[in-house]
Amino acid sequence: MDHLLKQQVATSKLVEFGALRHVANDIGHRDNDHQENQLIVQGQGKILLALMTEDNVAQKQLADKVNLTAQSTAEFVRKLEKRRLVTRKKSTADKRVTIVSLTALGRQEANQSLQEIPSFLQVLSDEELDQLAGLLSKINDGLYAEIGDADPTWFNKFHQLLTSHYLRQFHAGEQD
Amino acid sequence: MDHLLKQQVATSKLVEFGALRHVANDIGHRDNDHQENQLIVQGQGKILLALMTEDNVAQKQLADKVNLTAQSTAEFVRKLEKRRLVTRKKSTADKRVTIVSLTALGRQEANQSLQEIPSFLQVLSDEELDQLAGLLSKINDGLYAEIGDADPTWFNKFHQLLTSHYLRQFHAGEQD
DNA sequence: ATTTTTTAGTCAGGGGACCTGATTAACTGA
DNA sequence: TCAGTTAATCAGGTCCCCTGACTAAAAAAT
Repeated sequence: MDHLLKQQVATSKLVEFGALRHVANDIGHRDNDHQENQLIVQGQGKILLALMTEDNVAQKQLADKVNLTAQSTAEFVRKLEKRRLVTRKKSTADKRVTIVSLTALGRQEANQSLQEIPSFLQVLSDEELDQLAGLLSKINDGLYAEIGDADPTWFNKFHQLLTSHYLRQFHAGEQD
Repeated sequence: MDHLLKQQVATSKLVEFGALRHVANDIGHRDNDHQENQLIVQGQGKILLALMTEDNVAQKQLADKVNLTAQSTAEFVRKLEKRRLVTRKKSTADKRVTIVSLTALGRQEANQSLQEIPSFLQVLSDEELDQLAGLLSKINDGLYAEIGDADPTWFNKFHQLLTSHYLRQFHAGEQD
């Protein structure tokens, strides 16, 4: 009973957080022209991240990885191509497949977007950041289990990308 | 320096969480037909929630509250009307304004969507839920400050709605 | 070796969340 | 009363995503 209440309170905070982050986000956008929504991993961004874990992939593989339809994937890849962040070329081995690759610019862009630390985390102390990371780890693990269906390898790679990305630059031995 | 690292780790967890929640969410959707995305407070849902804090409002007030343009608001209100969740009627006092009201169904729907506890919170213990709620409170407060620009009254009301909603059903005296 | 089936991708079209710009109808104030 | 604000609408556009229909190429089956 008390547990339920606590769950509900946490839920409400989460809902609130979602709403706040949303408006805070586009307040920022109104100033600076067209900056990436960091931390919103979807659409073109999702594709870009997926390519970071494995480059030169068939469009279809990409679609499977990120759990989008072939059509949506095609759309986003095309948009990324227009922005010169990826290239598309037909495979010679199998003339049906299109191979998608990151350009230098694309790689840079992706790295950069991972770099940004959302401003709202700046109110937290070291201990609080640890707490948050710990809680999110637990939640994420639960979600990984819940997913299963979707290609787990991509998410594992994604996970590694994310963590390794940050740890690479330091040589701290801490892990969870 | 160490602080930065902690921030980055937390960021990565957050990004990961976003991606996971996203796919976990639409895995659920593939089974059950068209269920609400709980906890995604935007578009029509945002309007619905806003009406919970104050009903029978002019469309313009609504737009101000939720920080959307009049046009977007009109669009969502229309969609909600088609779903029979709200009604629109011209004000007699001022013939320009359209008054939006929740229907019984709309109110029910909104309550229901607030009720749902995301499955991923079920992996957390009581203490962890408390921790999470605490952290989110702090983050949210920071975001409130960051926003400022947007109508703060709506967010206060929203905040109250959210918390009161959960606490109403019990008569526990706990607050944070 | 030819037919059938599967597979990778494309086009067309649509829905939801937003936005800017232009226009109309009604209210308000000088 | 005439000009200027205000509430709303229409038109059109972008981004994220999906379903359905279809082609071309490869793989499997006959």
